[in-house]
Amino acid sequence: MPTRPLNATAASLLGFLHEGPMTGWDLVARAQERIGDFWSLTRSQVYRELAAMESVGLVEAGARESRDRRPYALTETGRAAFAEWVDREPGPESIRYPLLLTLAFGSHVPAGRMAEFVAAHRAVHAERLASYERAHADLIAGGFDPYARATLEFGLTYEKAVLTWFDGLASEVRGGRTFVDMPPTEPETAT
Amino acid sequence: MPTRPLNATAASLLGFLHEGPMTGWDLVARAQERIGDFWSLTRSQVYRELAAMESVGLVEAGARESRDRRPYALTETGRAAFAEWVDREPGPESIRYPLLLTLAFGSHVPAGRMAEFVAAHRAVHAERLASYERAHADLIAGGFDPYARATLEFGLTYEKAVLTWFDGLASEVRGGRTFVDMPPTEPETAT
DNA sequence: CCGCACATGTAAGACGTTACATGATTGT
DNA sequence: ACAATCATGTAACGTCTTACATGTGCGG
Repeated sequence: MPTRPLNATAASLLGFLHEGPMTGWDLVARAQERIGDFWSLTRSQVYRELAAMESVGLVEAGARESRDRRPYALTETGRAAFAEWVDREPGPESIRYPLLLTLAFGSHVPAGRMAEFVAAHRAVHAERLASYERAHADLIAGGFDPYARATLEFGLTYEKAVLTWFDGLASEVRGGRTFVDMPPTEPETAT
Repeated sequence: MPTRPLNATAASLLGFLHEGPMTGWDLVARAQERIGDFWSLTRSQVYRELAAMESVGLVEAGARESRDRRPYALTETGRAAFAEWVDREPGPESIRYPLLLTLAFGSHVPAGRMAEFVAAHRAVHAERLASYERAHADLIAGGFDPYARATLEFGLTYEKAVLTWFDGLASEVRGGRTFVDMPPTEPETAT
């Protein structure tokens, strides 16, 4: 039975396991920190994928340790499956942005409300940009992995672009006056 | 029974139905063209949501027409449900970009392969930008809806940013030489 | 009369989220 | 002693995708 191709979430777990055996908990943490910005996953999913992958021999569960920790290790089969996955054309990206949906139906949104939404979302992006900028500084300081850098720079570029977009929004959309007090067009304060 | 809050996909259907009764088929087409770039949905989903919404009275199915066309119309309840939905804080956006995942595990990707992936994805984005630019020209020409314009401009900004990112990728990542022949940094040809 | 675009739907499964249940260890 | 954090897992459900099945009407 030629087990159907890995899904990206499972594959990423195998990817992390190349760095050594890890528990589900550890994997969640690592995934959150390393790919969380463009690939989300939950605890539930992780435990499920690990169990599934164990049953087909892609990973091997070790003995339970102290707090019931159960480390999983990559098997040779798992390594091969990962290699195959990583060699495949990555699928198209998908963005799902509820704010844009609301905006698309903007003519049905009560006056002022859209301005609130926009302001709130802008703030989130501003903060995210700032945090990326901090991370970037750290990364550069640490003399680093070009791959981590590339993904981080994607985030940086993306957040900057989104902020630019927010600041260019027509006043009909943004609302003449926002509720949250916030200077109108200051680019970003980071580091 | 206080029917649990609408999901965004169903809500968008109600949104379109404000423009008049439509069949599932029509809704798919309209959604694809108007929100498809940031909110995907499939035929299956649409027919299912319509059936579900009919059963709780948010829409009303009309008599079958020629090719079995079955138009759905918004009810007052549906209108109210939509109004409530659109007045709620839109959730956070999510990006899922498999290329970034592959990139994050770039050290496991065979040499040259990454360059291929990157080139292919860059081409997709370049084309998308071009198509947005065409749409933008049309929109401006037609003297238009600020909401449609705002969402389109999001796409424009996003695609430009992504291309910028592609062109700034370190050579370790992009590969010195790509397979597909393509001038290295030309910004975009549109219209 | 044939092929294509139109049109609706079902079924099954993959994927993702949320809520719940349970307990061990560490630090205070 | 107690709270916080670590750690695993199940159950239930919601959402999305893919494949299949079926038939209509139009244009050449």
